[in-house]
Amino acid sequence: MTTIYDVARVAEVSASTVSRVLNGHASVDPDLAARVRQAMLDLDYRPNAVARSLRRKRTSLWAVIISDIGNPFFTSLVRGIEDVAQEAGFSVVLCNGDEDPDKESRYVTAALAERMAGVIISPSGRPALINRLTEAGMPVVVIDRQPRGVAVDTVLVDNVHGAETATAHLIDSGYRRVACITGPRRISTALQRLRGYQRALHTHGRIVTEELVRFADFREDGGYQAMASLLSAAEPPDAVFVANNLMTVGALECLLDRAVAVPAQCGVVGFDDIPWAHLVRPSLSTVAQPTYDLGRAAASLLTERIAHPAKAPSTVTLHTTLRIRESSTRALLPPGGQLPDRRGGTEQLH
Amino acid sequence: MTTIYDVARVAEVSASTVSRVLNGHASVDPDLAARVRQAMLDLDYRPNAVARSLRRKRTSLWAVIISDIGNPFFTSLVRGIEDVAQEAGFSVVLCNGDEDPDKESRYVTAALAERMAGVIISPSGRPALINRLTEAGMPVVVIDRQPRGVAVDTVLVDNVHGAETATAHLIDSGYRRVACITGPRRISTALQRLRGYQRALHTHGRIVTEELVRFADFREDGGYQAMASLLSAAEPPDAVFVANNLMTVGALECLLDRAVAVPAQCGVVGFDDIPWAHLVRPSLSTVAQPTYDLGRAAASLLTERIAHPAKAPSTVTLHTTLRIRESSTRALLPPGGQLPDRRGGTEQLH
DNA sequence: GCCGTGGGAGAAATCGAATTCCTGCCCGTA
DNA sequence: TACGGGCAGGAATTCGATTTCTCCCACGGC
Repeated sequence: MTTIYDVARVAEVSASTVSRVLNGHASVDPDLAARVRQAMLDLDYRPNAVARSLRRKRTSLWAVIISDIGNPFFTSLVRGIEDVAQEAGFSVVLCNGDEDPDKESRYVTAALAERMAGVIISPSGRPALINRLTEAGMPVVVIDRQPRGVAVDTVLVDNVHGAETATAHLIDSGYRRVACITGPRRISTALQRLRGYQRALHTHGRIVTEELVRFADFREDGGYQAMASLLSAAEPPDAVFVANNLMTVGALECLLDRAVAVPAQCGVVGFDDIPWAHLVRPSLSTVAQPTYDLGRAAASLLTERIAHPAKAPSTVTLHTTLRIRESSTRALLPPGGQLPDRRGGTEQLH
Repeated sequence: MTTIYDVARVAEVSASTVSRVLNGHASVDPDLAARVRQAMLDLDYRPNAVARSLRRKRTSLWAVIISDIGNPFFTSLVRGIEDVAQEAGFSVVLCNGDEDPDKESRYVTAALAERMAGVIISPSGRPALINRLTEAGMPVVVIDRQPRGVAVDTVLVDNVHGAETATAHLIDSGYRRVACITGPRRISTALQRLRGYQRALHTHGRIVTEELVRFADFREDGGYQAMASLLSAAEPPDAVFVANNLMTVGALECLLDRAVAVPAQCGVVGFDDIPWAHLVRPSLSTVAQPTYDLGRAAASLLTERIAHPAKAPSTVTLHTTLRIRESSTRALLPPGGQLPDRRGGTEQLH
């Protein structure tokens, strides 16, 4: 591997000068600079990022620790992050936390050990992890989930409002007993979406009862089980709001298996869009999140934090969009109602 | 940040001794070792991986450069890689090449500059990238796609055979004009799957004609366009074999939009499974790849390559499985046929 | 003409851990 | 007791780039 000294020798200058040319610092005689650049080309010189990082005490890598790469929610999120990162001169590496606190912890350890420039994380575990990062002085942005008792930059969506809108839409479509399948109690998103559901019921004068609520695990299987449990209750629901995409898939499967017609016998709205929502029969109504912009927002916060480590942490909240498709509209529409579009879905506020 | 010298001072030993304890080299007096370990705990010492990498001339990170994180194909692939990597003491970072040669090239540059321990890549671009890696002495494993003219460890599936089986299944189901939508000519996978399709037609005494073949871009949109083009031909097909999952989704959409009944009017089999294949109406027949095992195989090759850099490169080929669901079975079954299962699908060899 | 100033370039220190080399000690044997 | 072998542990060097410090030379003002 050629080093900066090899370049210096060939260009007949000192290593310091090569470094200055490399980084555009101070002024270097144009003549020398040209010689240095030529030598770099001749030798196919690639600066050793490890040595540079050691000296500068920071790398140009961001770690993005996401809770499940299988969840399409993260796809365009990552793209948003990458686009901003590239403009700011950083590279993004993804770490797959996999909803496993141990795995997540290992990646946090790696990010610290490798002295990465910053971390964007959607934490599945305890807030202790976030503390480990912030206490070590690592710039951190939390995404998707609200950490409890930690002052840190955060990017969220209006979970309460999105869930409320979705539930209200089900009620407006004429469903009587609207149930809710939400995620684990320890995850803020699960609780906020539940609260939105409850608020909509309350506003519309419906009874809010725990009989219609199930806490599952944000995975497909959990959604299936929860739906099965709801269906076998004494008084089963005729609609369900499901608090994330994978569980919605599970719930739909369960409904299919039990031959419960959607949307005739049971209306369904899910939180989080899925790429094939419009291919599924019936096409799926969802609360879509602005995933790409979430990524961009998180990345912007991180660049800010890196530039100004002492700045007070801030929280950015983005808006969701209700996409009405077939799964939430009864065959018999209420007066004045109109058939929803199969593909895009009417956008009903945010 | 506490350094090895801080630990040495607190434990009242030299930095070398701390280093030896840290890495389990040579023999250290158990008494001293205990003191060192205690000091590490007291100071919450975390070795600086950057400094270590500089000295050792290698990191403990693997870069996994995949062509599209949005493609569910890669999800369990990554999990397979991670599981093996962890056993071998490496951490995995994902880079999203995004089917964009420039982006891919930037990540290759980053992997080289950061002196990562190895790279697993599914290349979307030219083989020159792979050469840049191997020439720099970087251990590399290519996955999913066969690079031309480069001797490198590779993990593939039996694309020809999988495509042949899928096409044969369509013919056996009674379809007369079976078309094929495949990917870009520059990608080996696209050509091999096309060849399998052609071979099946040939074996069954069907005419092999270019009128029934479309080259698209492996994306949803391309699949949609290709299907539209096939349907508007003078003699449209009554079945189609689609060479990857995203294009299959596009083709299905097109069929839905044109109100072509699947499987009655047009049978469909796609290469690559999709997680919601059984939720889509009609449920989708696919050629499933052993993605998790592909990941494990690639990771094993990489550990081997790192341990023995001079070893001759090898290619591992894994087998695909045809999962028959509804989209490839006519309502009127051939004599002796049986209704396919909605969920799993009959496994018909590999 | 002399001294101060500033710009440009080289020498050397630095980052933190690993590793090489060397010293000193202990023990066994002649 | 003297010598040699073996081992434990410390000092110094190394990895490659950055950065500070220092030096030298040219130019301008008095």
